[in-house]
Amino acid sequence: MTDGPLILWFRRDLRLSDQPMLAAAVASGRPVLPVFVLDPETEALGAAPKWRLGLSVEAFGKALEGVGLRLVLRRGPALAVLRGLVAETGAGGVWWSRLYDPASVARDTEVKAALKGEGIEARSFSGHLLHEPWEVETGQGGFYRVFTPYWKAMRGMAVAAPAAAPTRSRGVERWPVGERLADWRLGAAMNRGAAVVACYQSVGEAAAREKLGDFLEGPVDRYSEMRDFPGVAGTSRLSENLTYGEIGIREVWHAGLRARAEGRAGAESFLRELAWREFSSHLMHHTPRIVSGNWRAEWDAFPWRSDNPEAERWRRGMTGEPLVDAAMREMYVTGTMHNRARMVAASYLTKHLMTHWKVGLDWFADCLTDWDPAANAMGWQWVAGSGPDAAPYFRIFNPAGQAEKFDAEGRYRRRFVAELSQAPGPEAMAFFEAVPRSWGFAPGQAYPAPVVDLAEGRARALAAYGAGKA
DNA sequence: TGAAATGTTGGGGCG
DNA sequence: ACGCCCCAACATTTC
Repeated sequence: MTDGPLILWFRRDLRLSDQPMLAAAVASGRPVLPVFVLDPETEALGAAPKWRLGLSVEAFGKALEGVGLRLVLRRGPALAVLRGLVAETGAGGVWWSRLYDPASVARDTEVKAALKGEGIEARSFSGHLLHEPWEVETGQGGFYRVFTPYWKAMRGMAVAAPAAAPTRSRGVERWPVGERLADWRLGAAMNRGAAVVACYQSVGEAAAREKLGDFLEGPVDRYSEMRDFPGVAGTSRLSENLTYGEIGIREVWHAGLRARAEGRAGAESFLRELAWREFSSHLMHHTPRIVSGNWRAEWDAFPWRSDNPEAERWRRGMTGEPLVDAAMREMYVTGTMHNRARMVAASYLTKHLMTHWKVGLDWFADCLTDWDPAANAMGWQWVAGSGPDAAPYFRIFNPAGQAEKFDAEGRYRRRFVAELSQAPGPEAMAFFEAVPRSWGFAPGQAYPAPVVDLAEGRARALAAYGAGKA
């Protein structure tokens, strides 16, 4: 049962170092067959993340070749594909690193049961998180619903040292035929602006590690303060790479620990942000409903608006509210959005526009190259007020006030909204290249009047909240 | 990881 | 010298 080649089923762990599954496989001495499967769950990704995943798969394939392996690509339902490969190669086992979103869990549970039933070793590993979601427990043995106590509990927990990358690995004798990545057309839905967005991606393990190094070299010192200013390059920008597992979270954590030990001022805040990522998966594991509906059921009665023309203006970066539009355009052009801008844009949609957070979440799922189901479900429900540990509904961000506080000079707004600048820079202009022709946008057009008066929008949201409580 | 409304305090101008 | 008003600055409460 434990002999024969090992199929290593890669999903969101596209790296060589800090890779428990790969380390264990190499240590076993068995020949390995790395596989990436384009299954229906992966096909369901939004436009930008699916396209970005393709870049990651490509980079990882090259990295594997560097250690004497190949990444075999196959398309189809995961179980069928894996069964097929087992039959073709006589593999004795299929290994993978765990994912925690409900769709992946359902798929992986089925795969594991089926393979085991057929006498094939099916084994899952950690790797995507610092701690398995069930390993962080309250004193009562339950799970955490509030971040601060969670952080207190996990902050001091030991994290295994990252495994080194294999230098040379033993592949299977005969490589099964794979499909060609280009034929999958993972960027098909990104024909809108992939060329533009591509400029802002840093793909693969080496790029991610370099970014981590650059961050810890300087910006980490002022991270606590600067991370709040969207016009300043004060963050690590690692979310994109962590999403696809291009760098291991344990490696990042240990690097943060070292920086803290060296007395670097922002290191503690940085570790705390890594804990937020971790916390979102903790919540998703214990309450999977967080990804699909209001975590607090009482919010089902709230008069959210479904999709509507103002929400469409929001998606298109044409609300007439400069900070919100800058945020939405940043996402469209670069595939990412500054954290504070995410909060402001989300608050604006769910409160001033009274639109259901799922409308916003769906658009983020289509546009973010760092799309993560757990982080986004938690984040959106936090802003909306429907989540665990959520901001109270009446905590409404004023986009103008936030702009005043966090983008006083207007650098961020002008960087992404061409209409606000005498001489718009390349990022502002790129928006007009990236958007679909059908939107009919052109540089030089007039900046729109606000779709909603801020005071009215706020008052309306509060009134709805008050009515719900009564 | 709010913002606005309301309350309080204290200094300065002024009669 | 004193009371009064104004208002900024800050604190507290409310949504």
